[in-house]
Amino acid sequence: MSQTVDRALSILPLLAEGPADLGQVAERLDVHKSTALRLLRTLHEHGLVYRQSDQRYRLGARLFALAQEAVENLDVREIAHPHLVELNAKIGHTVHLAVYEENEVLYIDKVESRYPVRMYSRIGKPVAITVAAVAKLLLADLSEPERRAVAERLDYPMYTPRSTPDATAFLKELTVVREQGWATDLGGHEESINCIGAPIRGADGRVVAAMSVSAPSVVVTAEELLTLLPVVRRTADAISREYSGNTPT
Amino acid sequence: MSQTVDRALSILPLLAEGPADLGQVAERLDVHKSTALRLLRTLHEHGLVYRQSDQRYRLGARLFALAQEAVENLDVREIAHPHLVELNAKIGHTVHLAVYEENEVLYIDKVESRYPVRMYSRIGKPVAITVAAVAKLLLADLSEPERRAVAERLDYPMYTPRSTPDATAFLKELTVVREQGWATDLGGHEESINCIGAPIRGADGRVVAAMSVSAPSVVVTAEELLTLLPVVRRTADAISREYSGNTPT
DNA sequence: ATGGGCGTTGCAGAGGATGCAACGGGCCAG
DNA sequence: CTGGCCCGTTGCATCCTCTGCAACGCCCAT
Repeated sequence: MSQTVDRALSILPLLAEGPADLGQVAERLDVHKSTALRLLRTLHEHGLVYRQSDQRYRLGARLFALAQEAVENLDVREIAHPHLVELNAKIGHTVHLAVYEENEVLYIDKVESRYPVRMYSRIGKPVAITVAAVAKLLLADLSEPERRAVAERLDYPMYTPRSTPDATAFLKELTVVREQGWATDLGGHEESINCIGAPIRGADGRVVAAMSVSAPSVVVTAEELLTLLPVVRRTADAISREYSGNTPT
Repeated sequence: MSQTVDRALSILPLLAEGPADLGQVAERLDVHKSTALRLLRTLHEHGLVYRQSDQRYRLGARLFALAQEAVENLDVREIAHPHLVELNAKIGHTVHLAVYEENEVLYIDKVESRYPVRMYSRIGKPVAITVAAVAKLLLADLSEPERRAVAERLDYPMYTPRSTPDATAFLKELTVVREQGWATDLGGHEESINCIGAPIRGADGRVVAAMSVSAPSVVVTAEELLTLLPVVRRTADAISREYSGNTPT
């Protein structure tokens, strides 16, 4: 809608690919160098881009702070976190929390027991939307036409032979998930990883987030993982209750 | 430099404080509602702001993805990480990695052994720049006039009685750190937490990052922590060597 | 019903963004 | 050492695009 801002913001994903110099930015934006320079300067003033010692630009530090504060405004996460930690302590597997936003499903929290992984390897990263249990849960709650629209728009990469192959299969899966109130991902993303997930609902019954438990099949079989379903659902329900209760702040 | 972009970007920190509606944004920017609307729309198209169900705007999900990719471009972090993990395995305490950028010092990695903390509670967050060991290390490497300029500009919150009280004390501390090549924070941020840190240098000898080890004083006394200094410095030096060696890629 | 609040749209005018051309500094090769 | 090249930077005139206004429509509360 606003050309200048649009151009400026287009620089960010561009720099996300890696550092670039003025000429490269100008070329990619298809504008004159002097224009690119002014845009970059403005971004720089706001800390969104940083000029490294070789004069090339890369994404800046303020982005962290903003992403940070963005996540802190998500009150679901705040309420859910202690529950996730508790569940993790109980069953030992990795626990994820995810939300749906603007055609993307993304993890907003993760609790991992075994070893301290670099958490940012997942947090904030869009999930494999066609196969992840949390994605199925979040999309299943959309209205039928919305589900259809999203399903048609997606790609269906075959991460493994058990990945969701196409829109038809995906929509069918969403219907199942919608009715049973929980979801699985049995080796659909990575051959040896299974997940089970449950939805977190707001006071109006709509799904506001989804949580999942993941475990490698070498540790627990899919059947064993499914025995955890009750406790996972109980946790999700507890979060739902607390979230609904707190809503009228 | 570019008014339109400048205004648009000013919306982000504003929304970081919490969700806001169109009128509030327009007022804070001191522009007409229609102008604010167009700016918000553009930000929205780029996923930087999200319009929640009550029509108010808040920071959007794409910010995660960007911050995510930003951190992945920091090659110091990549090189340092395995070393930090190794050190953590050896001594068991929390290990931090931080860089200086645009008048801010911020953590870009953290390895915590005991329990899986919410990593993003620290990663990306600006550190207590007047007291943290890593901050001292990074600032100590600036030129004298730069140090002075930064020191004057800072606030000196007294987190504890042992916090750095003012610019004079801070500059003196920086001189010490600069000469000895390592730094401490003994209860300067939180009464019961001590840290020791060492600098990571690039091929040109300049400090590109700093690492630190933190431990609660109830577990190890400050004196005991200081006995770890050699191994911390060795780790930092190992990272420096690898970083310098890899630089001519 | 009716008024107020809020978001939205179309438009004309003006202010700002754009691209051009020229400058300057660093770097490499001759 | 010197020339030339590349890249970032600056000032400026032109034109585009952003801006603020006013009017509309919608929803909610009175």
